[in-house]
Amino acid sequence: MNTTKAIAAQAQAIQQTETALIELFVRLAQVIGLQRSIGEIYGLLFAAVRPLTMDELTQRLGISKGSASQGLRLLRSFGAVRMEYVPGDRRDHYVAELELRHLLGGFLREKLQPHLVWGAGQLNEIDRLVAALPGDDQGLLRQRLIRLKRWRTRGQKMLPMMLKLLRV
Amino acid sequence: MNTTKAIAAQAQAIQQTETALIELFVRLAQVIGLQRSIGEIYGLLFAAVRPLTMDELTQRLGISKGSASQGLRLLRSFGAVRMEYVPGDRRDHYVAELELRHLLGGFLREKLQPHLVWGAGQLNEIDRLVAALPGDDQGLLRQRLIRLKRWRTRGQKMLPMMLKLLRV
DNA sequence: CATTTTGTTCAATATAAAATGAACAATGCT
DNA sequence: AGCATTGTTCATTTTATATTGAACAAAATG
Repeated sequence: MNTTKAIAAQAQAIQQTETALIELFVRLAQVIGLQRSIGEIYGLLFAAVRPLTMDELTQRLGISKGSASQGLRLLRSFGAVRMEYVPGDRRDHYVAELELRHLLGGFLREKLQPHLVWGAGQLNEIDRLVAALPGDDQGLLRQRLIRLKRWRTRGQKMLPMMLKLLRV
Repeated sequence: MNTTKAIAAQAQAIQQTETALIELFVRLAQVIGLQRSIGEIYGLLFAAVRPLTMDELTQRLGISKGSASQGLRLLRSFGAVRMEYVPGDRRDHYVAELELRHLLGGFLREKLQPHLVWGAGQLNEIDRLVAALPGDDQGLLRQRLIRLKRWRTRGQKMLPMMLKLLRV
């Protein structure tokens, strides 16, 4: 039974699944501080059963060429998306890498790690400054710095732990 | 030797230490998606050797009463800051809770957890939608959904793990 | 090799988020 | 009670961020 009606119903089901997956990845993007458009692109690619062109992405998501181009570049740099060759078509076709670790690992590497590195340096700087403090204040601040340093250590431990959990 | 010059030098050292600590917490706020002003407030309180009033915060950070009031409310809701009674002064005085776990735990609870909960629900919804998909697509999508569900599990494990690491 | 197609870049624009400050409420003081 | 001080709220303004789209470059087509 493949009536027009049945086909329409299936098309709607596909549509709804896409929408729900896009929504999921848009929120994930939000959580890790990436643009909504990047969530949309990855979501649609994740839901797609075949490689999509940039043109299809802009059309179906209603985003501009610029957004699509930049978004895809970032996703490729993360390794979350790759280009797939399609014979007889010179346009680039994109597919999602299904392992989420690419997406999350890219985020950890590019967004989180730099801050941790900077923080370590800043703590040394603060150390130096506290040494020049008047004696009574100095004791108090030294105690607090010790706490901060414990957190630097924890942060440095947490990142590899998360990366390990992601098997990156 | 407590010449005017020496006192001025110490005042500068205090100033620099404050600035460096504020900068540190501003970046931490940035990483976890909190407003810069909240980082500034916590940073200054962390650097302060005595409780500060809201007025002192607005003055020294150059932020408005509104920002200070709202920022302090959030920090209190996280348990990252508490009010301390100062005899003979009816203004509220604030001190930083030095355990960073309050700040980070508050963030995990209020910003991250809700998304994880929503995501779990959304995955069930997607499950339902995939069941209505045409057979050939359905197999493919089911495979992908399995991956996503694995990540839900991981996410749910990671949160308690981080909370434990924070001893919250 | 002129033309079309495809993809990128970046200044301009639109959107979202945070900060402001005036109006208000609550509290303490004389 | 009347006044002064302190703290909160929220509509408006400011600032920061993301998106757009026109101009450009690169590559394929016929």
